[in-house]
Amino acid sequence: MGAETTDFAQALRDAGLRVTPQRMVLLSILMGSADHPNADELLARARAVDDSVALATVYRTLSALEEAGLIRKLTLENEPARYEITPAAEHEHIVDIDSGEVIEISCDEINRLRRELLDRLGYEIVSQNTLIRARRIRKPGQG
Amino acid sequence: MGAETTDFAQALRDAGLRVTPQRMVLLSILMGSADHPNADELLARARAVDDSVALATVYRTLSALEEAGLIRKLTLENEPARYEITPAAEHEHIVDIDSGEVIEISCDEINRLRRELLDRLGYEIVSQNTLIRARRIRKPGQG
DNA sequence: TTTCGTGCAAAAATTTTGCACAAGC
DNA sequence: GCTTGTGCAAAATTTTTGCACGAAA
Repeated sequence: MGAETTDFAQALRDAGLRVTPQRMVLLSILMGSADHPNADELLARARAVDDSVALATVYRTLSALEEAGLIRKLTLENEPARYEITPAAEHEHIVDIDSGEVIEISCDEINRLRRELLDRLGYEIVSQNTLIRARRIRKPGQG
Repeated sequence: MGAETTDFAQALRDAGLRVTPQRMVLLSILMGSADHPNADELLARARAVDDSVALATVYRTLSALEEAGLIRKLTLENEPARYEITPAAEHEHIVDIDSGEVIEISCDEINRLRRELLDRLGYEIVSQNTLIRARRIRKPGQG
């Protein structure tokens, strides 16, 4: 069995980035987070591990990781940007407008349709971000 | 023939908003714009008509129009928010990553799939914003 | 005439940057 | 040793807000 899932140093090297404690910490936090933390939250979580991390470093690291394709920036509405590990498959983000909770859904059919549509227009998709503002009307799978 | 398309005063009244020259100007600019202007651009275009309009008024008017459902805020990446008249049908925004140009496409099939998917999860869609970052690979409809 | 909108300037919030020092390779 | 990253503080950018005055209903 490989050690890929936790070899942050190797992931950084593979991305052509220098390995620093700050980058290791931030990358590990992002990989271990089920939610989509923003810069402030990442700073707090990083400082729980290494007290000296600065907010400027968080922003610079996020830019570097994003440019390397390791993470994705989520620009939601009326709130600071959030970040997630680059997903294996494109997916949609649903924001529950009452609770603020963000959940993800993946739909191959939508992804395929979108790719075909763009292709017909002469475009190749680089990345995609769908933000759905929705309201819970009942428990799933019922009614 | 009706005057609906240019009766900005009535549109404001219908939305429960007071009719002011500033709101009339901003609403008319948004209705007449093929692009998706941001607050700064709206200020410039509004001032070409009425020199006294302030940026604070632009922001406050945009909030009011958005809350009334007349316009939609587009939160793209790494740039100030843009605004558009609330579209009749949900659509996707494609940002050409080389030119920065924003174009729109509408796909009933995707809208339907998305609605069904959310419904199955117990959600009702309030609004939706898809941002596709894409690169032109050829002229449309060829290849 | 009462309520709400506007302009101005100041403030808030998020993100970026200059600089000196430290650390990676 | 050369190059790049980091912390700090200051700055830049976008958006919001307090206040006094003016306009809408």
